[in-house]
Amino acid sequence: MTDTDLKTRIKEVAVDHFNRNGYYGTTIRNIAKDVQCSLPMIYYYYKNKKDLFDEIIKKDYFALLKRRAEQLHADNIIDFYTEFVYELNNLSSYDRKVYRLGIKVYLSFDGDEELMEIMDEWEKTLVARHHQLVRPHLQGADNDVAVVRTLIHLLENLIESIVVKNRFHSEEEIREEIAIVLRGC
Amino acid sequence: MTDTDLKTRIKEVAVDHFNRNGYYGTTIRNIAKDVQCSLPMIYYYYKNKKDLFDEIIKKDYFALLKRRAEQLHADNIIDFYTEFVYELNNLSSYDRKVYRLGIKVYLSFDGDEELMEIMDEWEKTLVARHHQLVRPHLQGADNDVAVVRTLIHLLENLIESIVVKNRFHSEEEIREEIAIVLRGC
DNA sequence: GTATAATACTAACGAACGTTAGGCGAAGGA
DNA sequence: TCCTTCGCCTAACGTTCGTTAGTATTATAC
Repeated sequence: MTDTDLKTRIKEVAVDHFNRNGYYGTTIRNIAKDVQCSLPMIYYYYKNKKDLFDEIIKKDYFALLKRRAEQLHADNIIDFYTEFVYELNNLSSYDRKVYRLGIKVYLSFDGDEELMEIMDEWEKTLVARHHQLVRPHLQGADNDVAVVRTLIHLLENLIESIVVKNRFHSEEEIREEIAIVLRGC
Repeated sequence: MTDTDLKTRIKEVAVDHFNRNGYYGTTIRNIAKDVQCSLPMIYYYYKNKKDLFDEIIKKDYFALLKRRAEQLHADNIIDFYTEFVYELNNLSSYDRKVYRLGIKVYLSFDGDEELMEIMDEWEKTLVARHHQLVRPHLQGADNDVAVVRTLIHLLENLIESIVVKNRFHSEEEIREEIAIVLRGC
């Protein structure tokens, strides 16, 4: 096993533990036990516990968000959002845990102020992007701002249901709900 | 200060700490410090840490949900849900923290399996109640099941935004969004 | 072959944790 | 008046925590 291999395995186990027990409920000892390595090896690859947690959010979580944003390619707006949500069902086990941990931090249920601020910044750019995407399809509607707001609320809750509560939603279900909000299109 | 007074103060501080730092991040010592009482006093009123946490969820959280469900009285369906969500802005500081902690458990970000099961039971009765309330107003619609589902997703996310993320939503904002989903009414 | 760096370990540090033993003073009924 | 109960405390129990000092093993470079 190479060094990077062990470093990756440590992070995989850490994501699992942080998810299950939170930052304070996770111990370096338990991570080491599950990785089947000695305790100081974790300090060999990561400065400390906080550094390990932060790297998961700052690197892996945002890399996942960016990767997902890039691989979209539907031209119809309802198809676009349907695919965006439905593809969450096919997330790898690791990605799903990273996503879940990210949402936990986004809701300030874990992590610190610094991470929260990064999340807020991302959210702002995301809301702006949704407006750009949807509003051209809602020309003439007097409540277009409210529609985008409603859509974002729906999307957030669908994402949470799949990623956090681990529930399955079929493609038709998702499309139906998005179509209800975007009925004007 | 009477005995019940101290017991209440302990729980108030505990709610605050559990909210801010989670179950494992909260220590009996820090609670005692904020309450300005000695450490064993907490064991005088509560069996142990888990007992204190469980009582907040089992008693206070569900009492809050029931209280909110009872005091509703709008006859128009859109007014009804608008009021239901908007009134969250006027929650007392303590109730808001209890609600937030409840949502944290509901999303299995804290607490244990037992509490989660109680939450799941409540959710089932809630979903059934929403169907009963909304479907009479959607007679003839072929997608009534999807509309109720969409409405629940919207409500959940609005509640989360107010209670968890501590954001303000005006009555008009809320009414606008609910009306978009219930456009058929 | 020998020095250097990277990878891994055992063992321990001090601090903080949940919890409890045991005692103190005031209040109230006998 | 004595004795029990209640509300409250100081002090400590044993355990676990994050973290590090110090050392062994291996691979690479010269």
